[in-house]
Amino acid sequence: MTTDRSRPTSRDVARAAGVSQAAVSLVLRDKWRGRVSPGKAEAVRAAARELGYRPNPAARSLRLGRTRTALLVVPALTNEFFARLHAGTARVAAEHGFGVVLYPSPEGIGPARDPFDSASAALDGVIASSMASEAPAALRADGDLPLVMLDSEPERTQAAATVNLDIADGMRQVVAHLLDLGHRRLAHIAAAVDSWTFEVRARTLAEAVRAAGCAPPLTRPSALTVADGTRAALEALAADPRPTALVCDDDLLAAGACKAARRLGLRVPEDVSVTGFDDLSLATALEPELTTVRLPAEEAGAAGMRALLAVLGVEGAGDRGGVGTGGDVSGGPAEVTTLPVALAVRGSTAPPPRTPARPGGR
Amino acid sequence: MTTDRSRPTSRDVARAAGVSQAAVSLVLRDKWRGRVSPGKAEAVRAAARELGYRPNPAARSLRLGRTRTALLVVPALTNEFFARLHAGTARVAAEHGFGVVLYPSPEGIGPARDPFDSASAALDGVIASSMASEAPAALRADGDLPLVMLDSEPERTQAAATVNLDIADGMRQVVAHLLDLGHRRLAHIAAAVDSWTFEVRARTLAEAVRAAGCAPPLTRPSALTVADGTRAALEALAADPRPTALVCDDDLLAAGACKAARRLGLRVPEDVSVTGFDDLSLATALEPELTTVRLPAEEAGAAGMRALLAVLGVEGAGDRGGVGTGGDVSGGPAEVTTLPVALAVRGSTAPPPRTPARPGGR
DNA sequence: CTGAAAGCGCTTACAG
DNA sequence: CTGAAAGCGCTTACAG
Repeated sequence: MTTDRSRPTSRDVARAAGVSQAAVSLVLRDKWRGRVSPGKAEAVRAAARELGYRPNPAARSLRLGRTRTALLVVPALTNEFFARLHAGTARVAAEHGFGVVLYPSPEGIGPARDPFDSASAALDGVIASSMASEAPAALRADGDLPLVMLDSEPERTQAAATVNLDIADGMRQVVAHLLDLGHRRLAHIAAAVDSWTFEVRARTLAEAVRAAGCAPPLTRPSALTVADGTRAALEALAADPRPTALVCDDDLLAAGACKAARRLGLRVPEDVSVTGFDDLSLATALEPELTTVRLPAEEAGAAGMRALLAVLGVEGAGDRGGVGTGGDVSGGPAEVTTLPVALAVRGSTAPPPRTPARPGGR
Repeated sequence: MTTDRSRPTSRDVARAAGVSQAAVSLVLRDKWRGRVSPGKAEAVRAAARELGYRPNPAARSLRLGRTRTALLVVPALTNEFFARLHAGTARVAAEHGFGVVLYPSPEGIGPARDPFDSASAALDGVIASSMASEAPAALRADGDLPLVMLDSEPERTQAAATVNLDIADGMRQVVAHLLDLGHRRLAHIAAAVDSWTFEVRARTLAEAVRAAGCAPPLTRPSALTVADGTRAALEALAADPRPTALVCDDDLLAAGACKAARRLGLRVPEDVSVTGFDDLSLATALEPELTTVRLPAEEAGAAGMRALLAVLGVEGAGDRGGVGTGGDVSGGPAEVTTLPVALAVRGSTAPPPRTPARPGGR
């Protein structure tokens, strides 16, 4: 009855069910009501099941002009934050039959050089996270694909939607926590990365400290590695008077700050407090465990994919409270979703020492 | 001249260059020598460049029956080891115009339930890493796609190729290092994960210890988290006589072991040595830094993708020393590549204490 | 309610 | 060396 070759096609299913190829498509896409008799519909489903039929995605893409594939652009996947982001994105995508292709952008983003490097051209949309300030412009080179930005400047909006984490609130919680403990001399171990998310951290820290009437924080930029965080923290701790708390842009930097403190014979948190950002698994692997801001990375990825699906008009996506607004994005400013964050208070923060020891110099 | 609609097609390029559509394809696929005159070839290239032509991948896939997409199946991408593996895979894939789709398999692997959940059906091959012993069988459900296994039992071979890390050698190096330092009572904090890679670690540790004439290692299984590693290590350190070294299957577990030791008032490495496996960034974020086995995850991913490309007969792939063996895999046992690993000796190991303190009990 | 046809954009035999 | 045609498998108007 069936030729035993490779994958069955809709033609094979049609033959097995005794219907036309068109009927197979209508039934399996659930568009058959009033167009195919219930009996034939059931026959199609049975035949499809028995043959193990799965539609050829290439053929469908060609016909529909859509690929059910989204591109996720992140700075680096080896960072656990982005791995979590991806997990959320991929989960929601899978729920809607979408695939996610990753583009870890080491530095610049541009169109493919060779015209045949086009595996990535088969896209319905792009989700980009934590990009450098001017990166979105480059992303537009990829045609007129719908773009959703994550953790990025909301104004700079070629994006159809933006999903942000409440970074500013997180930083304010860090500062409030440290001020509550009695700290007055904060230093900032700042990620030396040109992106909106780190700009916000720096600006918010400075504002919050100023609002409290304290001296501006000593700032030391650092690459996003433990080793460079250690170096930057060593410099910060060499200042006179020495800061009593190191506010770090990231848990990796906080780990480096802890190493720096111990290298100078200072105890964390008794002699110096350290805070992180992200709440990676690293935060609770360290000792003492890090006081840090938990960022809901997976939720952000999921929300970003939902926003993209809504822009694409994919059914069942973007339902917020039952108000069917799928695809309603033409005109008007792009919508911005901001996810709340929470401070996780752990062992790396404590009141400042009563009589701070003076550093060796001068 | 050109209609200003969406993307240009090969037809548009043909019109602009004054040639047939077929000539465009031949030129851009570099199969034109002796079939198209050099002048026309150049005209095609110029027109393609000017129009920004990029071939439609869906059309190409439909025609060729191949998609230039590989599936990477890993247990969890939030583990840095697999993130690195992915980076290597994606890099090599991109060099050959391939895309990589990720399948983080929380548990089981099976065919899509719904026939229209078929985004993942557009695949040329599968790379699966560190699977449970019986998982490959399930993978075959996906049709007759070429399969490359990473970090997996080489015998169980439905796989066209296997790329392994020399896990056994790594474990032997750990044991030799600890024996050299004078340790005789080792405990094993073992990952409670049913996979070949952890079986090998357990077996090799037991063998190496026996070969040295020591008592069999006390073994405590643990989930692959810092918290559970702490619990397991607390149990191991409660034994009498107490082990002087904790051999951990993973850096996360080693971090947990360090926390357990300190919770008991024991210093690492003075009172107890701890070793890890993987050399994640966590290994040098901790203090003391972990002695651990560096696994070349990115290289493994890259080698796996190269092996898959060779099986697929993709030109330029799989060149090993210039012997063009691409695609030469029919018959014979699947080939196994084993990548060397290296012990990174750092601060978490030292000679055992002279007079080991007895634990409280009894 | 059902069937036959067109066409998405590409690549590859096949005639000239 | 060049051109016209077939066909990959699907979905969607369009006639009956």
